Amino acid sequence: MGRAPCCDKASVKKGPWSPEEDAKLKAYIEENGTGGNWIALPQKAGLNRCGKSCRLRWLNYLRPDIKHGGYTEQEDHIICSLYSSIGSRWSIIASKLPGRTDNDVKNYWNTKLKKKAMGAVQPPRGAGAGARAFSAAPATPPDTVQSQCTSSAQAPALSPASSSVTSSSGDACFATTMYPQPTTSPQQYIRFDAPAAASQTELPPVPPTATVTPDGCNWASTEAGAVSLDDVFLGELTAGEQLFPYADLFSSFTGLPESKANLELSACYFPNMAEMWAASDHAHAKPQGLCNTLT
DNA sequence: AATTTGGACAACCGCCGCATT
DNA sequence: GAATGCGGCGGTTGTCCAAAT
Repeated sequence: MGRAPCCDKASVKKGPWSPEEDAKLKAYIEENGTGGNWIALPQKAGLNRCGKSCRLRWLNYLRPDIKHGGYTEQEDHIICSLYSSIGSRWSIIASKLPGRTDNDVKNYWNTKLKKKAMGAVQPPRGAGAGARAFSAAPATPPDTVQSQCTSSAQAPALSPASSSVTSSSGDACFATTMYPQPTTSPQQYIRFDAPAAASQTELPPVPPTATVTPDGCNWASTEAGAVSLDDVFLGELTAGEQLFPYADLFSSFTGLPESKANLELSACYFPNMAEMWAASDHAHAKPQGLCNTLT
């Protein structure tokens, strides 16, 4: 059947944008907006470009308040943490980093952070908030990690896979390196580590009082004192805020209302969503936020 | 000085989900 | 319910440039 292409690829210009094209596009959008129709926009703006190309150029480069480069340790930490939890959902990850685009975050991960994460198996550098997380005493030596990953289904170790699920299986291995997990159920939990816990080389086991929601998320009771607020690095993520800023994101994963996520997320071991989904009980109940390409 | 190599970033491609017809 | 159109997303490729040889 197929679909008609969005534009005549033979006649539209491709490749790098010239300053003149940038100026045209920027001027047009600033004056008229996108009009909700990117396909028609190039013609209106006097550009010989594909609508998709215009959209990408605007979103990734010309849009106001875009930040390029200069990632902070905190941003590194957020990216790594979210990647370990939700995989390569760059748009979601970027949405949590003001001024960053999905393409930028993706490039940054592929060119820098991934290697940094790999290097985290052997601590790459000295003190610092991010360094603490990366060097937080991984319980698993590199060769062991490799064997874990290769033994997990067919997912290659740390390499991007073709789907969120298989990718997340690899991510789980990544996460076991980046964020050592409670020993009682090594396949199910992604632990958000704490900078304050840098001196805590041993992780607390999942406390006996932990509860499991119908969603499969395990909640450790702070009232029981089993896991303190210091056991997670949310303090760093929130940069001093009282509430966890990603409650909306994680409430969508867990099914919990945002208010509950805000209150309780600080003591939550995030479940590996892909593992959960892969389990037969969840095979037909896709968690929100996971794509349904199951390969 | 010339060539090779690798990193960083921009841009493209193809697929998917959703809304509309 | 099927077909179509569009926006959005993630993976991949292309290009430029600096460092290394």
